[in-house]
Order: sequence, then structure tokens, then C-alpha cells
Amino acid sequence: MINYQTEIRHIAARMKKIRTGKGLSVQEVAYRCDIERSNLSRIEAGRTNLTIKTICLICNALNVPLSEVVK
Amino acid sequence: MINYQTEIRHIAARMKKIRTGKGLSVQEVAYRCDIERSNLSRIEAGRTNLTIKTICLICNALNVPLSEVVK
DNA sequence: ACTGTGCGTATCATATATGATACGGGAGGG
DNA sequence: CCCTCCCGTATCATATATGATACGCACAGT
Repeated sequence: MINYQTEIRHIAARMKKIRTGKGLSVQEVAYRCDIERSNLSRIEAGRTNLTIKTICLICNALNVPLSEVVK
Repeated sequence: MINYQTEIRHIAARMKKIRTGKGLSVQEVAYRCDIERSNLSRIEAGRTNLTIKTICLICNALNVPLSEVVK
């Protein structure tokens, strides 16, 4: 049984970990995927129920497959 | 490079395949996850950019892990 | 022919993700 | 002490996912 709130937090945490692991700033990633920096901050804080589109854009900016973020 | 529109269509197709594979009707799945039947129809037609919450609810109704739908 | 059921789709209202902007704080360099 | 980044967060506007409802069609059973 999946708890979607937990899942959102997990996805957010993975994104942040990948980003910092690659030494990228929030600004840089936001710029790469044409997402508002403030929005990306909210997302990484796990405070938004993101859409597939947004997840894909961020995955592209981080240069990782979807499966790396959604497990 | 991930194309989010393609990804949405893939996810929609997997959901439909799993549902029909289990012999469930759209109504039944919609009822199980408390989602509008019309909305689930739209989703399976690949016409909406679904949120993580919605995907999780549907996965629960289909009794499959997230990884079965998002690859 | 009639009825019930499942599905797709259209429309409108509502909730909410995202865009846009602004402010404050911490860290580091001059 | 100033700057300059980077980050978190708050607020408001806008775009859009979803809820709610309705209609038409195909199909099966009677």
C-alpha cells in the first residue's frame, strides 16, 4: 500500500540528493529545465504534489532516467 | 532525454493494460481509488499530465507498485 | 424493441501546481 | 562593513488537474 505523501517526500529527497551529488545549485537546475527556482525549492522540500511533466523536466536537467527518481 | 508527453502516454497505456489484465472495469478501479470515472478515462487516454498522488492512488487500486507503472 | 452496463467524451466548477515576484538570512570575498 | 551568491519562503496570478454531471454509443441479455 503506497502512501502518496510519503512517496512525494521520497521523490523530493532523491532529486535533492542527485542534484547536490552532482554539485549543482537549485538555480542551475531550475534554469536548465525552465522551472521557477522558487518552485524547485518547494518541490525539493516535498511541499508539492508534482506532475509527471515536472518530474520529467527535472530528470532531464539532472540527466538521470525517471526510474532514478521514482522507485 | 525524456519526452514527458511520451512518458504520459506510456504510463497511461501501462495502467490500462494492468487493469484489463486483471479483468477490472474502469468504474471498479475508479471506485476503489475514489477518482472520478470520467477522470480515469481521460487518464487512460493519455490526455492528462497526472500528479504523483493520482498515480499512487491508481497503483493502490490496481495493487501494483509504482515501479510497475512508472519506468 | 427495451433495459442495463461500461466506456468515451464534453462541459463547467473547484482545487491546486506552477509562474512570477519579493523579502530575509547565511556564507564567503572584497 | 559592504557586496554577491545561493537558498528558503511567502504571496498573488495563472494554468491546469480533478470533481461533478450529462450525453451518446456499443454490447449483451431478456
